[in-house]
Amino acid sequence: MDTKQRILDEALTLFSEKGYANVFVADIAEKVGIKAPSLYKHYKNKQAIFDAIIEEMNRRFLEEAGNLQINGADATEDAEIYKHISEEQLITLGNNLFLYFLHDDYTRRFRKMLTIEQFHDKKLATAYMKQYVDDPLSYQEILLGLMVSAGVLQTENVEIMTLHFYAPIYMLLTICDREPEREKEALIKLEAHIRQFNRLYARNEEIIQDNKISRRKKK
Amino acid sequence: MDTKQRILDEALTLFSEKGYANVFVADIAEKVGIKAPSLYKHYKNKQAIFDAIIEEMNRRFLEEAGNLQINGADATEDAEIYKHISEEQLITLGNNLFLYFLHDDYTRRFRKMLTIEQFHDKKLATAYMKQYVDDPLSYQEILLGLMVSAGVLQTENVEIMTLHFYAPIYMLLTICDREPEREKEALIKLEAHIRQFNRLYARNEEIIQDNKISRRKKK
DNA sequence: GTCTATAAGAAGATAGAC
DNA sequence: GTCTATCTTCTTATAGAC
Repeated sequence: MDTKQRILDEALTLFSEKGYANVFVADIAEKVGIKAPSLYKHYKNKQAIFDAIIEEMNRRFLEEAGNLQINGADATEDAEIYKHISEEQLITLGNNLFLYFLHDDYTRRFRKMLTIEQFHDKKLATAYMKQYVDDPLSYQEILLGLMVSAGVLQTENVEIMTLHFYAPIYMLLTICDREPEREKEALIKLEAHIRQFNRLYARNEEIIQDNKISRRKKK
Repeated sequence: MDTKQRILDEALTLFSEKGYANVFVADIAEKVGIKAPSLYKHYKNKQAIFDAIIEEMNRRFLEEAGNLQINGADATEDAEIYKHISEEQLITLGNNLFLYFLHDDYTRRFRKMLTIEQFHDKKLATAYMKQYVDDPLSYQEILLGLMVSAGVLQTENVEIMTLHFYAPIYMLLTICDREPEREKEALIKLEAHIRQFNRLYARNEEIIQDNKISRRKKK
């Protein structure tokens, strides 16, 4: 990786940990292994480093959105798949989403930085909302909508169903960002959440059957 | 309000808007209507102002937790009430919780400040989690648990049911904190969420009846 | 492109009069 | 308790040699 890119990378790490104002140009330079003045050969000033990070973020988000659109379009064509989706596959979907957001290094640092800096600049708040709230909801609404069309799930309001699927995942994510030692607890709750979600929204006949089975077990 | 308290109040407002590092002692002084050096007669330094805010926050949170315990205990005694709770009352419960968190001035500023500063100090992250995640979940688990005991709601896992009730509220709250212009949209979704929650978790016989009714309507 | 030396300025904090 | 004047320190950024 060239110096110009390494500066962005180290700066993102530091900004995500301490916030823009608490990171000094000398800190970034030290991490890169150069002295502060050398850094000005690559970027005009500290703000330009921050702007470059945001620009790169926007570029990556656009790419990702493009991929999702493609997947979404594909998914519409392959609707057959969603007729036979199982509870286990739904759990896998939720787990993958959760662990990607939590562990992908780039995503994680961006999210933390946006969390810290969102009140300084309205655009950052909007970017945060788009990336971690609105886009995931839109994407999942497509998937869950297909499962409704396929007769796997049942609801009169797919938008709220999607909120019921994603809001607990989002909440568990905000817990793990702040208290990483609670990840194990979060994963257990995540699975319990999705199993219960599936019971609640599975086709009615199946709910009743499930309830009868589980009641029989208890007695 | 005396000067010492006004300093805390104005400082909290500024910290919640810009973050600690971006607020200068002179800014706080100006809001209070004095010059920066005068401020040092009331607090040893800038950090002492921040610490006093956190101390006050902890005091208020403890008070509030005490009140909740009392209400929780009362609720256990008056379990009769929860046998007859209606969907409209559940909506009122959710709405009150949401609007209190969103509009109570003190709560709102604290939450924003903790959001910005949580990665600087682990204790702040923990305080945020306790106040806006763990404590609301505990309290609501008591209430919803009572409704299950009373036979109004039905579930095999009250903890996850509570997550299903609160996580969407929490998510809508984080939206409104960052994009206040979306409050109206959030309130509509909040109501739709609680109605659907009630349909999903209401006693089984009622779900089935509701579904029949709504299907009849559609045709 | 990297360095050392240094300028320029910002922000926290103190001294001492009133 | 509040003010003006000032000190001190820290941080960004530039100049200019290599």
